[in-house]
Amino acid sequence: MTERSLISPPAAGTRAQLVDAAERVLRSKGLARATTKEIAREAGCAEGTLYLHFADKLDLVRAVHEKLLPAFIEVVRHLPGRAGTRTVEANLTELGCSALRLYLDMLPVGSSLFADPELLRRFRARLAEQGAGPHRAWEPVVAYLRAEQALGRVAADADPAAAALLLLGACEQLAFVELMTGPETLPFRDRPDPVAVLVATLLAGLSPTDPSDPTETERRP
Amino acid sequence: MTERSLISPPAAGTRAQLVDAAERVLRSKGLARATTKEIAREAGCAEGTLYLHFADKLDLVRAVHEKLLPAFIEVVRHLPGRAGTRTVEANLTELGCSALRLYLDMLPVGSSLFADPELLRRFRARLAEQGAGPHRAWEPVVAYLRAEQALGRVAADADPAAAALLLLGACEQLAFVELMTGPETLPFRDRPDPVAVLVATLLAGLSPTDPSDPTETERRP
Amino acid sequence: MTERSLISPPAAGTRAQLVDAAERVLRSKGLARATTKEIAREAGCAEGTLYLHFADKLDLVRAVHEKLLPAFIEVVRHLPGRAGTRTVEANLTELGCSALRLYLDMLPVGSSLFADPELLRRFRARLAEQGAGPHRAWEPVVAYLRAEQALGRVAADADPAAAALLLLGACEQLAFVELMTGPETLPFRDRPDPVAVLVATLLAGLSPTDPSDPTETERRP
Amino acid sequence: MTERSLISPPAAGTRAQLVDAAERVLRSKGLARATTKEIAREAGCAEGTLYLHFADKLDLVRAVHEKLLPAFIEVVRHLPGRAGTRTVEANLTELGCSALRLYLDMLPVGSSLFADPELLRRFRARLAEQGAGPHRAWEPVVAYLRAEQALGRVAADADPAAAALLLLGACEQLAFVELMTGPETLPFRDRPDPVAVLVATLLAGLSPTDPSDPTETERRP
DNA sequence: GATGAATGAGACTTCATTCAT
DNA sequence: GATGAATGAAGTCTCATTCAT
Repeated sequence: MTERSLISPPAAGTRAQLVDAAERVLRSKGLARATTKEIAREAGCAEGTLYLHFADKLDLVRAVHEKLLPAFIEVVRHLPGRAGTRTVEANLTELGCSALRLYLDMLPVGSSLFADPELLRRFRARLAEQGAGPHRAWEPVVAYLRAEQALGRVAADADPAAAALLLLGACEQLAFVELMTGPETLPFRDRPDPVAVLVATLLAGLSPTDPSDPTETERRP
Repeated sequence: MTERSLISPPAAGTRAQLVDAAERVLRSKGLARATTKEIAREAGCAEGTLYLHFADKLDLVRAVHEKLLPAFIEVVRHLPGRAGTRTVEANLTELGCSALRLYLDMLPVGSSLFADPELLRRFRARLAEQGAGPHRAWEPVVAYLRAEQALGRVAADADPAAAALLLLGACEQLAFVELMTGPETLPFRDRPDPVAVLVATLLAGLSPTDPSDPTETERRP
Repeated sequence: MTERSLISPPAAGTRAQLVDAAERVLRSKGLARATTKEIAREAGCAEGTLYLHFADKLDLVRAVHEKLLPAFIEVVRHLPGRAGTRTVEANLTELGCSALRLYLDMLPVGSSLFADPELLRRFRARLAEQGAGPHRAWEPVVAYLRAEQALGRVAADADPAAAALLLLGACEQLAFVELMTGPETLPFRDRPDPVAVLVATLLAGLSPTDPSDPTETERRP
Repeated sequence: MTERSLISPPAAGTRAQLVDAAERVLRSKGLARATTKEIAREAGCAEGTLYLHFADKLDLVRAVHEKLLPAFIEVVRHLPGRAGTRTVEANLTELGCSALRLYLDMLPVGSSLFADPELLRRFRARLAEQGAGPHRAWEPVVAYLRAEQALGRVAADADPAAAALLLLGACEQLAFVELMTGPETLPFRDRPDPVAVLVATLLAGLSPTDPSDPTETERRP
């Protein structure tokens, strides 16, 4: 491993290399088959080195999970600035597509949180002490929708948080199902652009719009 | 084990007992800590007995996963018959609430699919040979929405599959996030009834109604 | 297993079927992989049945070994009667070929005696109480050679037991080596008839004949 | 294990210690009862250490078998140099005695090859890739006999390979039978020096030497 | 006598972790 | 800080044996 420094700069820091390696192994092998030996090999360092940077294997895995939320936030970061540009539909579709891609990437890693309660416990403890949480990823979406509401491009009485949850949740489930059934069997994704359909449906709503329909007056009493 | 038959009926069948025991252990301990020893103890049989009924531990876990989809289907089974009764909102809210409860129960177990690629591989193979798939759970929802469309209680041009995905996906994400952040920190569920808000948002849609329409200003006072 | 009696007669006796089955499994799988489950299946009976006829698995294996010596004796049984017929060389070559065939068959089974000291211990105890032993197989060979000595076709001062040991031992080693190196790599057996060469060498001896003896120069033209 | 280095030198290398320990256990307990736990204890290391040096238990056993052939070769190594010294009889008797001792030692270990076909398969594969084989042990014997032939101390027309096989085979069978029947019951070895009798018989041959014997002229037409 | 589901001791093996270098 | 051989607890799985039917 001495020659490694001649090839790729060790400047990245062994710790970061370990986290990256762990993420790769977690993604390809799953938590159950992610061994310290393989993570170390992937990181290009010795197995013992892992314990200079992390208390134990679970702490390394937790560090991987901590990188997930920022990645999500990155996707929605520029969204509020988009308010008023293009169309709401285009902006939300782009968001949905990015989210779908991200979910496909991260569900395999994120799911491992539930494969070990101790891992989940530590992850929650860390969230708590950082005041972080998944809503961090929603905030920009909510902010964007509020901005569009101010611009009149989104119904003023719509609930931005619920809308974000509907869109992102649908994308997550799309990813979840694709991962579960395999890339061949796509129960919904055989549409030209599934995300576009989701966005269109969310924008239009399900309620029949005919104002002359008498049942409509009691729609929401 | 002679007395066992005096206490609990062995009628359930050792195999079913093992699947049930595995589900309980999987839920409480996670895949990473679900040992054959504990599963056998929970099932009230010897460890070796497990291997009379399943090829290996992973096959038992797969059998647990196979029980999950039917449970989902059970929830939506009676939904199509509800078309035309009560209100669409009430029906969808009830569906969402049931789904949310189910997701909270099953995500910890279902997620373990991604903790081991071999487990996922076998699960997919099984789905393939059964012709099953997660769309089975959507079908009744889609059927319900179509029925409501026929009754004019849902917009004729709405996409039922997309709508189902939006609602169920949001519920899944609600569950996912609650499980991740812990029961105390609910980023969205501090609302009186989060599911109701989701349904309302989905029904109304995000698009602003024609501002020239005067009735619109009072739609939701 | 009820129908089995309709197909093959159970008359053979379950016990004998078990011994035969054990021998087949021992030969194909080796002691290390000869499980009671497979032996029972091969014998066409239930696993538990084995214990009605044998104290334990090792006793069944011992019974297999007890069948081996008789098989050897069968080969040499008619040998003494051959004295004076054909040529000594022909008779010994036929013996050697039969022995070689037998060793190839039985070494894999016989060797397993040494894979478990307890098995060997029981086998010896059984030999002792029967007064049997491997010399039983030599006796007819020795008797034959003695008869040939009486006929003047074998040197009077040759040691029949040593001669038997030399011939049978060489055949055993031939078999041993062939089994070890595989059927392709035959270090000695590439000769047209290895056994014939062995017999010829044994008959002629290694000592140079007296060079002053003129008849000697033509011994083998 | 810190103190171990104070007692016995670790210089031997853990791998070699494991092979030696495995050989001892194999010899005393047989393959069927040679557990990794006991081998590790015998080697003075942890059970897991075994798997740092060998793929699995069978690979360790194979390594033991690989030590056997060299040991044989060691015995015959100096034989060719003996040509012309002492008497052929003395040299062959010494060879036979060494071989007998070695066979008594190694048959229990070597036989285990046949107790597991997988073990045999791997052993053969290894032989093949090394170009080795049991003939390696015969070569020096054959070379010795050829040298003696050149010196006129062994019949020029004798087959050296057959002669080696006859002598070594007889010694092997002597060992085999002694191991089978136990140290008390020696069917042939009750002679003062069984190996000497074998050598004498091999040297003299079985053919009657009386040239005046008319039957003799047709011995090998 | 026959069955075969159940048993459970114990086998082989893995892998997170340590520590002398 | 880095290493990696060694550790040993704990895991999965096998299989000879039993026993109620």
